[in-house]
Amino acid sequence: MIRQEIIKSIEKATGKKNIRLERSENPEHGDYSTSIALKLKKNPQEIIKKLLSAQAEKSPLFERVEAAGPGFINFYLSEKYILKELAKAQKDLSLTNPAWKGKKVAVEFTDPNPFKVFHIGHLYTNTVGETICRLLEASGAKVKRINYQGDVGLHVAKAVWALKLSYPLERAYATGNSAFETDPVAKKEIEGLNKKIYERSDPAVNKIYDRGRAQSLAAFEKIYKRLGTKFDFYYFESEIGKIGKKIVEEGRKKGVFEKSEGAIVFPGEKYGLHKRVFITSEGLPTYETKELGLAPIKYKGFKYDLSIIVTGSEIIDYFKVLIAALKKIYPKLGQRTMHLAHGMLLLKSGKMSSRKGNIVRTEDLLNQVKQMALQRSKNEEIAEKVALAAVKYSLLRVGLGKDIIFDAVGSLSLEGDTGPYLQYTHARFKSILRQPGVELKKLPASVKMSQLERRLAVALLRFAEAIQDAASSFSPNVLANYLHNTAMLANEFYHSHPVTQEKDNAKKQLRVGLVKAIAATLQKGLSILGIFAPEKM
RNA sequence: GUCCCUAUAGCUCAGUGGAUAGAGCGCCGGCCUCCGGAGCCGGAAACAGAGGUUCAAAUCCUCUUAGGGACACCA
Repeated sequence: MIRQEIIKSIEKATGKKNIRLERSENPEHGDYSTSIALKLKKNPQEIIKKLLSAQAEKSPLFERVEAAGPGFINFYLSEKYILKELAKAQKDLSLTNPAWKGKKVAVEFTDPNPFKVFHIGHLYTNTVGETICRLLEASGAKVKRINYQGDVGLHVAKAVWALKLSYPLERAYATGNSAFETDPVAKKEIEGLNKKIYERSDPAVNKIYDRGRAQSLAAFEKIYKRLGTKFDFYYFESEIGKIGKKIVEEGRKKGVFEKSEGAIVFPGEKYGLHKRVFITSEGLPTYETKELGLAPIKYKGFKYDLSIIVTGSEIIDYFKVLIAALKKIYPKLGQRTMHLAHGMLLLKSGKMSSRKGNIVRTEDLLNQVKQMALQRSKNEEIAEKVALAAVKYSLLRVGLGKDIIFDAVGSLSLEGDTGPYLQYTHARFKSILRQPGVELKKLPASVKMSQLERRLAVALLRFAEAIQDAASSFSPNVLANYLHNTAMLANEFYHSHPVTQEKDNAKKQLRVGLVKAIAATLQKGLSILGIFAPEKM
């Protein structure tokens, strides 16, 4: 990585560690810059002198290093070095990062509830989770994907209640839910069903339940396939609940949990959090207990160094309590567990809720965007890939902390800062490579580059840094933004630097090399975002 | 009421304490005898407010305002 090399050379020259190196926004400020001289209150010239004298004579890293502004040091990479690195990148785009190499990471995400709709909130969690997995895998980690599904609980009882009255599965939960809220008789029945389902005590109920569950899981599986996620482990609350309950009961003996008003609670207020119920006065485990029980089971299946759980931000506080409790019971697992929250997907009409009936189903959204794509491409398969790209990218380009507002489902664009723009850019550069006479024989060791060619080359070489930054901060948007910026530069290059017509052989070879690197970078970068880059579209 | 998150252009978003705050959509004006116009070039347009820390603040701290979320038997 270029950044690493520069940092090393500054560390040598200053004797300081943890140097901060910035990439320059303005080309006049070089390719990279540092304010280390300001921080150390040293004369930048001294540092520069040491830096340059340590530099290798043959193929030097820097063309020049200058002091500028109030005390910045700006680094201008040498063309020779850029060309050398560009040649390396042609062969190998490997991005392994020592921080992640060989690390085992369990990522739990998606977590839809059987019997309920797979809505765009699940889609968001799935998209983020899958990208986190791919980012870490690209960095050298061993990743296992985990899906934890709530196949017991009140929501299930509501659905089964409606299924008993022969409502179709798609409408069962909503029907049961409104009956629960408006009809006291139904409410009683549903509560009774809930217990029966936990205990599996009624064969007739079991039959309805089992069929509905299987049907629901099969429908989810179809969606995962469409989205491109394959889970390694599936866990179900019906299995984990009991284990969690046992853990809580044992924890109670150790004083981790307390009895309060008939329920068993974790006294979060002792840790600056709030009190939460882990086992209800009915003796049923809550979500907290189910998640608590899952930790050791996950570990049994995969000895992780880090366990990430991806969910929406509305349950941040639950996880604070949960992780605090986990640390009390299994300190090692608690230390290794991390909750990664993303913002909520809001419609212009407000928060999605099955009660209000303004849930957007994932399939409906994808199909609608696909229809838009079909107006341009006619090819089914491509339209599907374009639709997925548009939807996924729109979710990934935004920082994780913020809510995303979908003002109207059909408002997703296929132009501008979008997934299809990146796909298009990739396809168009691929098409250059199909032109007669376009072939990379050897990248010249030295050639005069235009300013744009230089900027583009440096941007392409920064790919590994973008992956590293995105992975270390668990921020897919860092990679998405990098790809967009690079694609913009690439398109600018496309319009001003023809390849086939270039007469000068060295220049032509440089351009072919750039074209290949653009296509490879976009293809690889998009694949980490879970987006397929077609050759033609 | 308590805790957490958010506030950047008309709209949707970028912006690891650093130099002239970047994009997309929308709006206005250009570009197809030339490798793919899902594209390119140009234009107008923004850091919620007030203090503070710092050589340097959209970024850190405090307060105010506005929006969202969570606050024990749902997840």
